[in-house]
Amino acid sequence: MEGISMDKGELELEVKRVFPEFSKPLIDEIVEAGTLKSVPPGEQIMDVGRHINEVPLLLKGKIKVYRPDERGNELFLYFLYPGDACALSLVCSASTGKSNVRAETLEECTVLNVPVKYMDSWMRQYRSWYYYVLSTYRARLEEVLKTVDNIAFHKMDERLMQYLLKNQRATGSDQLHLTHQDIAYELNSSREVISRLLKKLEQKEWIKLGRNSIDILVDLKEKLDY
Amino acid sequence: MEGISMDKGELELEVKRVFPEFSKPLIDEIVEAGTLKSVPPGEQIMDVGRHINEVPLLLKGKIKVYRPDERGNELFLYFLYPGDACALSLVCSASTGKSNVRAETLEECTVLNVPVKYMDSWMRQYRSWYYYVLSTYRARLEEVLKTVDNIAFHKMDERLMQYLLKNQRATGSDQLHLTHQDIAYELNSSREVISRLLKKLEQKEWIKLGRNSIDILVDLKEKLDY
DNA sequence: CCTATAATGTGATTCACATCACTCCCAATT
DNA sequence: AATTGGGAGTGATGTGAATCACATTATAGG
Repeated sequence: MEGISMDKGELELEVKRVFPEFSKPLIDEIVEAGTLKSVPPGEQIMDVGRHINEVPLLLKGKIKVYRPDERGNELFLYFLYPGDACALSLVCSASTGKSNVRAETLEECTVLNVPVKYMDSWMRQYRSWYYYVLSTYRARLEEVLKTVDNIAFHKMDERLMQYLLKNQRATGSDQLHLTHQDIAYELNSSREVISRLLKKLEQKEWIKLGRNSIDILVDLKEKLDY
Repeated sequence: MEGISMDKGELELEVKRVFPEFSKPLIDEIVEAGTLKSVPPGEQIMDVGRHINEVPLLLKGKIKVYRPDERGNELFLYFLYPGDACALSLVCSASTGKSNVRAETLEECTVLNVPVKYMDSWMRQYRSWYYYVLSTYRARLEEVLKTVDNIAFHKMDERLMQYLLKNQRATGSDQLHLTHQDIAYELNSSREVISRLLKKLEQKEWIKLGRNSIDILVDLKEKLDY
């Protein structure tokens, strides 16, 4: 992680662009209190049990949030995009101060770190911050519940399609650069199973497989329809 | 659902007893704004997609919160006890206003319903309410994440033991009055599977099975140790 | 006391996945 | 051009769990 220099006015515009719902005085405070950081891809910016003393607002890049277990398995939960904050930090900071998930940058990310000490007063002072925090939190919980649904009620083929869909949206591209092994880790499955299921999807001509790449040919969302 | 009559002073004491972290002025407001209700067992007090216009504070009884899917399956998430509020209501009311879980009373419950319109100002005005809401929310999310862990990383026998443990704590008794079918529903499994697994636990002499009852003979928590 | 019904026990079968043990293929390096 | 290593394909086999089809209890109500 390293600092970036950016003109205050420039930063203000950037924050306003990415977080359009924030009020002017709130943005001023954020710009004043925050530290701008650039984080290279593959960096762990949050871990289970780690103390949270800064809340990261994501300006650029993509972050993967997942849940690890004791034996090194990991389970993908959701992505964070520009305009998202690590919602858990927001609430954790107010109670135990510990994280319960792990987060990792997937690209070069620009984050604006705000010390947690401001949280309390901002919540009281800025209505737009208050609503942002609550609705962010709600959205994350909704995603986690969807994950629960997926694991509990759906089979691996459906979960795989959901995963491809999320990645399609995450990258904004129909060509995904993932190995079968990558996917297997995230869905807590095994490479062979994922390979076979992908093959089935290819046979249906919904996707096209290549080395290190998966081309999505149709609207997978339609094929899932539930 | 029907109203109960209770003397204001009496109610105040009761709220103070169950929610000891609340400040005096907050309790006064709660008592003033809330409507006391008695809910018989088996009542649905919250459903997916239903609009939330009151936040229920649980004074007495036990509530089961679970996640249903499109095909009528349901998955147990957690219990609510006296001193809990439906945490989701708290946040949902501030954003979409819709619930994403279903909740059902398990016993005769006494709840104090507070209109959501007070939420915003209380959050700003009462520090004890603010912390209560956030820590409640965090605790719920933690439970949901544990559920995710359980489903994703653990086999049915372990999940069953976790479930028995939770029920043991929920009832405060070593004798659980549950049918195998009940358990199967909640774990999204089938009766036969649960029966067989319970039998295994009985063979290990960790539990004793009876008709409509399961006696827990040992500390299941120890047996799980993870 | 005698059913009717709910609760439980059990075997057989099927299915989804995990795991193992390979082979094949491609691309970058030497 | 030959080597090597990571990615991918594939069959055989094992296992947890769902499902089906019954057989057994046990208990509340007539």
